[in-house]
Amino acid sequence: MNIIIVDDDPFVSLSLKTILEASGEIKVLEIGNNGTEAVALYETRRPEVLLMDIRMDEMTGLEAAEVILKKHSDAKILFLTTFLDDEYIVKSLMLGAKGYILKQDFESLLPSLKAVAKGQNVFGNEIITRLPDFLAPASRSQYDYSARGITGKELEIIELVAGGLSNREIAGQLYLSEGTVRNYLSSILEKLELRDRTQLAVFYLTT
Amino acid sequence: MNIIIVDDDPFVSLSLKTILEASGEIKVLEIGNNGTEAVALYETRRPEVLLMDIRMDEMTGLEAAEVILKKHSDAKILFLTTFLDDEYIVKSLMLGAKGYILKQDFESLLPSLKAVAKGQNVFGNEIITRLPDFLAPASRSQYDYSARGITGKELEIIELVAGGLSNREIAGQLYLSEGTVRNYLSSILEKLELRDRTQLAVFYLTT
DNA sequence: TCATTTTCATGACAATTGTCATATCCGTTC
DNA sequence: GAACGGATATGACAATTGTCATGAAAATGA
Repeated sequence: MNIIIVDDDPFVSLSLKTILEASGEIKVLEIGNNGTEAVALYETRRPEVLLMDIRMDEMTGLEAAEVILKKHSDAKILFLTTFLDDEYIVKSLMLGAKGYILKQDFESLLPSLKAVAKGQNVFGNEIITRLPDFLAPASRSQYDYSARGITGKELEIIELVAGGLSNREIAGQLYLSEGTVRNYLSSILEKLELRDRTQLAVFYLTT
Repeated sequence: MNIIIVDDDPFVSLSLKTILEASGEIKVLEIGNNGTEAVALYETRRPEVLLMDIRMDEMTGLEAAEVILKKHSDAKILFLTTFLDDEYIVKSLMLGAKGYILKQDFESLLPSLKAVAKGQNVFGNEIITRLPDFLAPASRSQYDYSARGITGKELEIIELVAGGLSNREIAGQLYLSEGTVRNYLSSILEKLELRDRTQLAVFYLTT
């Protein structure tokens, strides 16, 4: 896996490079010293993951992330922090970063990088414990599907349809035949008085 | 690394066991079928990570996690979900679970497990991408369709698709032929890298 | 004005979708 | 054990959907 490390302390970036490359699974394409370099390096090398200090002189990691993500919304950026700073962390998440890890947490470095490369988000506990506060007001009022005679299996199918899966994919997911999925869907549409899967997805997502 | 898998579908748990053990890095100590078993198995075997379905008959994964975490606050529990359910996810985080991954996401399974074992929290983008809404409800940034080369007329069509209309209906609405609508749609799907109108509706409603 | 682009349209085609009738397997109930 | 209902499957069918190649006509711009 190819990555780029950006930190204003060369000692830190070199240590990280050494540790990570020792695993044999990581190739550090470049090392940068500040946000400006991060932007330039990302542009030219396109690493799978950008491992970057959140606080730097010149241009901070946050600013660099903003610039990069504006152009490449799929960029995978993992921040390095020396100590936790709510302000920074929250901002980084809002920007679309994939998470952060403590510099001194060598143990999690490699697994976290890999998880991020696979599309996951990785965080320490500090943020997680506060997440519920943020998320709480969001809990959508749940529509009562059972009131309309929708069974458990049917609800599963509804959710998968609302995830954009095809009948074949749903069948694979639930270990049913494609025909059976079609039958379920047919019954669902009738119960909810809808016409097709798209209306069903819209219904699920907006009620 | 020693783990326990709990899922009410034996086929799923066996598949996971096979996949994970094939890596040579994971040892599946036990397999459970419901929340009750999860509690008992965790107690006796003390796995490094408990990989558990979030929805099960008998006792749900959520309830089991609650029981386990009440006694062992350091337990590392990673939930398996078939599809995203805000309600469950939020609850799981509040309880102190280490995150969740989609069952079908085989790729991230191993890296995620390892990251969790090292003390990190792991989850998908679904939750993260919604954070800005909660943290800065004022500045709901609209997705920039024009950045993807979506034209005005195309956007109109997207909105109608997300309203659940058929191509014929959209054509009537915009005074175009049905074929033209199909062509527009085709181009939209390509630009947004989506497969069909349902995915488009979902995309429009959730981004 | 000529060239080019944009907009809209057609028809052909394959794939997917939704409906329906029918059948099997299983567990429950009487 | 027979009857019944639920879960799952199949095949046939029509409609809808998405893709593609191609072209007409309107708008734009040099």
